[in-house]
Amino acid sequence: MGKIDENKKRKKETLFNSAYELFLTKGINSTAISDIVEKAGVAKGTFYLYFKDKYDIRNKLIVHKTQELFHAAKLALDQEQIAGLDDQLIFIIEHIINTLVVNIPLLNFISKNLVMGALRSVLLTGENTDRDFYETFLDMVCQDSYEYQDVDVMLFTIVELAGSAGYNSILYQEPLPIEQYKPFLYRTVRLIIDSHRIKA
Amino acid sequence: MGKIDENKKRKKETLFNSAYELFLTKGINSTAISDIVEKAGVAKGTFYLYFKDKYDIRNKLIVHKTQELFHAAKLALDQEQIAGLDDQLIFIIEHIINTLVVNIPLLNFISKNLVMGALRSVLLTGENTDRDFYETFLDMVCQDSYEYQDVDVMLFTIVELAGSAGYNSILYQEPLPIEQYKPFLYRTVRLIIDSHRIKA
Amino acid sequence: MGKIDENKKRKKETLFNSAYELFLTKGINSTAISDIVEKAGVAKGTFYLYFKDKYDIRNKLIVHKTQELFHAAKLALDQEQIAGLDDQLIFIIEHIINTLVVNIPLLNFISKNLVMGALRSVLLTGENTDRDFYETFLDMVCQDSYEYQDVDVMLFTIVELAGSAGYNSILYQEPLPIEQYKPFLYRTVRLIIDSHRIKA
Amino acid sequence: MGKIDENKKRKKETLFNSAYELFLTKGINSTAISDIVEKAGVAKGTFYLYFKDKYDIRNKLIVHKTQELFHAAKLALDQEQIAGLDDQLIFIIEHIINTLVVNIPLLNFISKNLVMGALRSVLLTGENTDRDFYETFLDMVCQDSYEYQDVDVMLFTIVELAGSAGYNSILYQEPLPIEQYKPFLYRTVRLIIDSHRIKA
DNA sequence: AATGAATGAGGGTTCATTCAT
DNA sequence: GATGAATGAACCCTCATTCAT
Repeated sequence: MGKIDENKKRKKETLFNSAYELFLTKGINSTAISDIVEKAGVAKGTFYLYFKDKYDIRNKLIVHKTQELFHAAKLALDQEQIAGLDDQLIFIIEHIINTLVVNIPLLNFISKNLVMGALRSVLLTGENTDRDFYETFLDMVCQDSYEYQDVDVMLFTIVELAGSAGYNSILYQEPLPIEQYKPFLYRTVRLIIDSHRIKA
Repeated sequence: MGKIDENKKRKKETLFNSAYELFLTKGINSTAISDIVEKAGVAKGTFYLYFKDKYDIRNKLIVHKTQELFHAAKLALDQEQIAGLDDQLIFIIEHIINTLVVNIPLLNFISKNLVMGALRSVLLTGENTDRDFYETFLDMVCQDSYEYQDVDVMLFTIVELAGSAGYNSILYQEPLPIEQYKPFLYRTVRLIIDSHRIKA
Repeated sequence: MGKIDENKKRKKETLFNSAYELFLTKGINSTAISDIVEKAGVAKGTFYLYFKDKYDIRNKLIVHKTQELFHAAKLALDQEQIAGLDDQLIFIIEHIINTLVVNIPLLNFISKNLVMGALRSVLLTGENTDRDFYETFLDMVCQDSYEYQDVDVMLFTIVELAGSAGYNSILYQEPLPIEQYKPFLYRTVRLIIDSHRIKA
Repeated sequence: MGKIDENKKRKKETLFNSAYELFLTKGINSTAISDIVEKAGVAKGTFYLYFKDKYDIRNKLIVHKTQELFHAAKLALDQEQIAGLDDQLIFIIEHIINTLVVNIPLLNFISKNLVMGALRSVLLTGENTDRDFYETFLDMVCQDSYEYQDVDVMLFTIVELAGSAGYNSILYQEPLPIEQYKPFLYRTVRLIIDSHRIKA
């Protein structure tokens, strides 16, 4: 029945949202499953119909929220007329940073709990009907006027740098507040991109 | 009495070592204080004479182990005749990476539990009788033949990049196994350093 | 409709078989009704259409399996030409023991769960269309060349002794492995039978 | 400290007694550990300082209570002047039966939960400072005027028969109430003993 | 200083049973 | 008749922390 499936989906989403809010406010360790179900207004056992345990829902949340961040940034990018891979990537980074600056709890949640293994496994399980952000990136690279070598490595390096440095700069204002660090970050991003260009 | 103080210090170290081994093998969440004291051969109450709680000892361990890594790398560097800040920094990174490649549990422990806030607070509490690695770095920068601007930013960027990218490359062989990623990493490090040079 | 009734019967049997296998492999306490219905391929609610609860199906299983054991033994006996109540009873005991020796899980299931009350109530509820083993025994006694007194008591004593001693000897090889204990058991069975004979 | 050890022993005994009463009245499955500790007036965690789980305390209780039964019977026997192994054993059986007839819950508890494996392992772990009942039996056999062969087997057979037949006769009055079954039981016991005598 | 018995709140998980579809 | 999502009571067990000795 469509009605039942709809109900199930709604229930899963309610649990998702409840867990998200609690994780952000109280942190994962201090959030009990009983908190989640209480907030969601379902029985405890119901939780286990949809998720294996607390870490299952956490992993799925991280994937979801990370995708959301990229998705929103990409959408915004598409509405601008920006040419050049470097400017495009920096736009995306900028967009995500700006989002996280005003949502520190989300930044904390994603970064502190980002278990690459978990992320990877979920991303590769094909549960994602959306086009991967990975493919999105590849597209952007392809459509650039330059040719690039070792695209994987380039993207990885940029993501790691921006993620790690951004996290600390936003959160601890060290070595500089993020606004002041941005120029350095972006300069380095450009250097990395440039170093992967195949020059005629 | 010197003897009593010695005893106290030894007891603290035993707890330290026990906790370290357990954290590496079982992980922090699965390590109970009772495990630590049992392995250390002291009573439960004794733990609280030396540490506030599990996270207190964890933070101190991370600082200690991180310092050890840098210290060993610096020692090795001093025994080589390497000139040039870039080569020196890359030597240190190389040394630390090589250490962690054969000690994955340590890599995991440091990275997964690295709470910058905690690290920072401990580093600044002046409990460190050793010279800071930070000062060590500054020295290296000063003694280079080039002049640098925004040294803080430069070091921060390098540390974040090497740390984050190294962690994933070592652990997940993605986007490449660490040995194959090293050239890219070092190239980027050189670019970052170069971009901070004040050119006459 | 015969078809519907047939369907119902098949469903009940599927549940029966699933429960049986699970009880043998995992034990009763560790077998959940959800396990049973999953293995049987029916919905949870369906279980309750046929059985009151886990213990209902367990009791019925024990009766069923015990009857099977006796039935098979009796069938085998009928194909031999054995005269004399003692040899006949010992043949049956021997047959059952030999069956259980190679089916320890069944032995465990029957003995550990043999709740006389349950057995009795089910046996007497007239659900048994087969001729009772009790009557079968009585027949055997009647047809013997000797006369017996207190037949009920005699059978009871033999059954209890063989059941209890057999169970432990098979399972724990104590005080002797069953093969070595058999002579003693059978000697005692003969003594019991003899002591109930009415001697002219 | 003697005081602390005394306290510990008292606490363990309190738990023991509470569990015993609850097991008898409510049955094991329906007795929660929280019931036991509540009745004992200690905290939940305290239970786990003394017992591994519910089945640990159950096993120890069964051993304890079974020993008590035999011990009391042996004491009573020692105060009578009974000669002859057969009369002695029957006295003990009689004593135990009479105890259990007026303590059906105990009969149920011991018999329904008697896990031979557990019993054996506990009995053989040497935790028993008392002389084993096994040795007690051997003594009785030795001091009899007759010689016996296969003493182990003899005792085993008697114990199994008396235990199993007695249990059903007491509990279900089948095939006869225990008082009427006793003559048959004792006759069989005598037969078994006689069959193990070495006759000159 | 050192001990370790005792605590008891707290969290995770299971599962028999129901009932709307 | 059959389904299976939802329930929520029940229960086990852990473990950080305390405090009398």
